[in-house]
Amino acid sequence: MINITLPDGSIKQYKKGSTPIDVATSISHGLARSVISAKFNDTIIETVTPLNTDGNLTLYTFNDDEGKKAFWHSTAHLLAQAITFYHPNVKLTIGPAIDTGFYYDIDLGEETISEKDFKQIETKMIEFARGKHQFKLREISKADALSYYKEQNNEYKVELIENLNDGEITFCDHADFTDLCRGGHIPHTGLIKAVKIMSAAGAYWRGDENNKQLTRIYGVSFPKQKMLTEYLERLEEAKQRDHRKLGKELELFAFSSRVGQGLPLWLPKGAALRDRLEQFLKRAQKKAGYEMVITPHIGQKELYVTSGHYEKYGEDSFQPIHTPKDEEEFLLKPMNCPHHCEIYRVKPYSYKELPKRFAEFGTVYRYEQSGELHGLTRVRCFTQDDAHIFCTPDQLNEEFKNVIDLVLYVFKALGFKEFTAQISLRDPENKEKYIGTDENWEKAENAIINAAKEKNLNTVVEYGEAAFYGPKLDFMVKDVLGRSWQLGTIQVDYNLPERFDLHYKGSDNQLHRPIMIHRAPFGSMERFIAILLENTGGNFPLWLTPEQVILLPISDKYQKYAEKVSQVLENSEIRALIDERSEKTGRKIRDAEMSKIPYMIIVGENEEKDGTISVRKHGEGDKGTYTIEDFISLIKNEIKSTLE
RNA sequence: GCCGAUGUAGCUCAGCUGGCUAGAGCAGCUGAUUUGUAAUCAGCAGGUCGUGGGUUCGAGUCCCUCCAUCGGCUCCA
Repeated sequence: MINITLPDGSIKQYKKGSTPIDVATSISHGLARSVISAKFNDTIIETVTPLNTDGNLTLYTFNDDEGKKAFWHSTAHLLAQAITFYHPNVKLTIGPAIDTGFYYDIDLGEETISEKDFKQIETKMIEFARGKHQFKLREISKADALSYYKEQNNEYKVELIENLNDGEITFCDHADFTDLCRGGHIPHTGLIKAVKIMSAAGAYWRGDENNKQLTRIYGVSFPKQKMLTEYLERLEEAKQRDHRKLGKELELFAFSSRVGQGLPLWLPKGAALRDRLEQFLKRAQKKAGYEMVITPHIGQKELYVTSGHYEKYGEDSFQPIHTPKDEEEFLLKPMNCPHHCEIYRVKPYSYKELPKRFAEFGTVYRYEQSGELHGLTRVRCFTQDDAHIFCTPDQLNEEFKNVIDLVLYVFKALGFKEFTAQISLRDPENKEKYIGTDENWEKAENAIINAAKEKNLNTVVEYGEAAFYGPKLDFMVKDVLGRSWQLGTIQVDYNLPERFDLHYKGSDNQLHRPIMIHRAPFGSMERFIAILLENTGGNFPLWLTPEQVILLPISDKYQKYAEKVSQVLENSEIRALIDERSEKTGRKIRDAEMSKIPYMIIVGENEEKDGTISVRKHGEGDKGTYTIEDFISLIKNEIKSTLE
């Protein structure tokens, strides 16, 4: 007998060789039917893997992330089976589960698969699924595994197997289909009731653009047809909150192919909103001891050779601007750091004057690859809410933590509750991609790790995500389709101060090297506003929104009174407009609701007589009658509470 | 940059396998209506069907080029 500990802490005895399904059956038949994956002592196992020792067992259903993973990974096998049915000569590579389903990367050779083929593949997958084929994992020797795939001329699987250890290699069989696989499957194909192939895309083998590009087929699957329908409906709803759609509808920004790809045009409402965000941050930065600076949009090529940016990105940037003078070359600035370093160099500093905090809303230009451009989140011209803090080693920790506080303050004021604090370190395998000494990198990385820990930030570590001059603490927020974007960022840099030969006079009367913190709480105005749009669905906080109040006179008899009320609101710095059309009130309300204006004020005979207003709140409905004074304090209080 | 897809009026879309002067709703304009918490009625106007080529008696529809956009990959100072 073996002792199995379940997640609730209870310990039960089972016969040696019992499977997770047996355990589930002993608890309830309902559970046995819905269990699709299991974890034994921190290892994901099959639901039919015999348990031979004491240990902790967790059972998963489709409601658990681990269950979904097994379900979707198993569906990837089914996809591979269906594709090889129609295209027997393709080469399979890998087929993992992802957050939103699964994919399979396939070398199709001369053949192609496009959207027209999806329906046929889905139908075949469901047909195979109905066969209720068990997923059976079997061990295979490295030699046998290699010869199996060499016979198929599948160099991809051969490469994968060559990197595995003999004795740890398994194949998974279901029906007459076999695939190299380490496990993590649902009991049988029959559980898969609904399948949708979402898209086909190119993907480089092993994520390296020097390798061959494979065809990646994305899909999603569910244990019930209804769940698929609901999933697709949710996806459609999410697209309604796409910042590109909302930005157009709310008249915030636009693009023009005549101006150029990735070069956003800010419309009046968008420009005003962006300005309010800048003022908000300027106030917070002033309190935190920052000083505003302004630098040119171009700089001599030499500046970027000094910083190292030219060597790293020169080829892929907007190419130098030439002047009538021979050999004179200027670059559109792709970042503000070199300019700010030069500001630091203007005069000598004593340790007593540090830290210096130079802030600038600096517009930069980067020639992003055309395929990378994406609404306002990835553009070729954007404005960073940039600042560079020059400090002594003693001040670094305190300064870094203060910046974390500033970022958290900004996120809180704008309602970003869901974010990931990502510690972006250099890739230890590819140190040549970074400048500077190991010693400085270690210091910089530890500074970030320690400060994040002291602030009790919940962090994840990503290797290879550092900037070429230093590690970063990145604040990641998801868009409407679940894609993660870097907004706020804080970076520790020992390298640029060296390259620009920056120093300060210490208490020992010697020259010392300052440390530089690069930071941008928004990241860029463009991307921040884009993600804010998607997170709020266009319902901005009251202090930020383009129009705060719209006045709806019942008929044009009450136009004068509406104008009077509007004037009073304007005097209190409340942004109001009047719907002067000769439409019915119902129509005006409908249009105001759709334009997402937070407050509607209806005025007619009753209001004019009593000197009051009728208030309606967006999304909530009639709020009753107010005096103008009470309404103003309502607005003021709401704004105050979100900004505290 | 690469793979796949899309591009018809300001917006959302229709236009079958190529065939008479390219349609609708919303928005716009004009007029009527003077309106009480999510769409008042009528009329008018609006498109070189993304661009440039080609095939054809004939192209919004088929082929190619380029441009832009969308979903991925790679990249992201």
